[in-house]
Amino acid sequence: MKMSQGVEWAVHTLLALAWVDDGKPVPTARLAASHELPPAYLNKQLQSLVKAGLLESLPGARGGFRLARRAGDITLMDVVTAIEGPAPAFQCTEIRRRGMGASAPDSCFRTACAVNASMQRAELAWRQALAAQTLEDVRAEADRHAPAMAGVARQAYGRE
Amino acid sequence: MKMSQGVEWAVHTLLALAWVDDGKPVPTARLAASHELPPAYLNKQLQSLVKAGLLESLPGARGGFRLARRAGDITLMDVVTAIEGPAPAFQCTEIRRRGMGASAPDSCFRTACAVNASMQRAELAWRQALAAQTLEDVRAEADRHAPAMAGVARQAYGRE
DNA sequence: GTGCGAATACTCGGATACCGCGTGTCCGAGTAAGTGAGG
DNA sequence: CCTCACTTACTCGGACACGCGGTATCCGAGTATTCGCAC
Repeated sequence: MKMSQGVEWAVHTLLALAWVDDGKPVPTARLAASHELPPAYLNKQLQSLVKAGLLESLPGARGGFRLARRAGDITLMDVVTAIEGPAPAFQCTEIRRRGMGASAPDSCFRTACAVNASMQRAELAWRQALAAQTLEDVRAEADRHAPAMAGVARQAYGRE
Repeated sequence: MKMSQGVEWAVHTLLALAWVDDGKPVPTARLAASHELPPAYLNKQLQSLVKAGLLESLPGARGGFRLARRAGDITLMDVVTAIEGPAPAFQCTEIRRRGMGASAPDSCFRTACAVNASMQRAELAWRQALAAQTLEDVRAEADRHAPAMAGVARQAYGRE
């Protein structure tokens, strides 16, 4: 039950791009340097964000990545799904049917597995909590506690 | 972000033990056979449940495992924590301090990382949803939809 | 018949291999910018 | 001076190794049962 490291990188990178805000793309090398991350691996993660429609990539010289939507339209759920994939954390393998379950009447399996249902309810709460928080919200909280960071980010990307 | 298979095994095994209910222990071999699971590996998982105080183990002949508490006092959160460990799924590595963060004033880092805070909020919702559901609740839901399973379980363990 | 002791069979518990997936890296395809010559 | 084609340098994108944690297994320590024997 460990979340991929890429999620943390992705959110921080998206946050930095939200701080820059202008339409100009930022190349992987700068994004990686701004958090001391391995550039090639960060690039791999960013490609997942492009496929998910969170980032736009511009090839060629002066290319790079920029937000594909407004920060308010990107939820943390979007980011987690983009990196981790859409599969639920708890995967029911229907072991209730195996072993002693094989000798139980079919009527026992008309409805979904109760164990799975309980776990999915909890997971739904998690997903809803993630979907309720946008990148804009995260930015607002960061700006409230550390208003200097937005300027630091813009400076790191040569914007001012 | 994939949960260990052992969680599913643990919940189903605890549920089966809740159906048996009498104080007599059930050995690993029977518990494994009742769901067609590898006995040795299931044993490993059950040991985690013993350490967490959810199960009692009785060594020697006619030994085995039995619930250490009432089913109503065992939450799904307890089970997940026992198998997966207490570490949070999202682990903040404070990458905000690295790279461009190093040139930011210390005042930026007085409060917790906003990214981490958001992820932890979502995770808390998940944990609360897990803690709100007890093994007794799962059993009640299973009995409602498949009332025959309790008897099947008792029979599988030679209880009647 | 009864009590005792040793042999026995069964169980948990931790130590030991295996393997898939996340982690990390590299190089090639493609594009925009820059440059120089020609009109 | 302006236009255009070529060169150049830079960027993304996917293909290629590595390492660690979950998966799976085995064997030894310990105990209740059981059997046999002596009284």
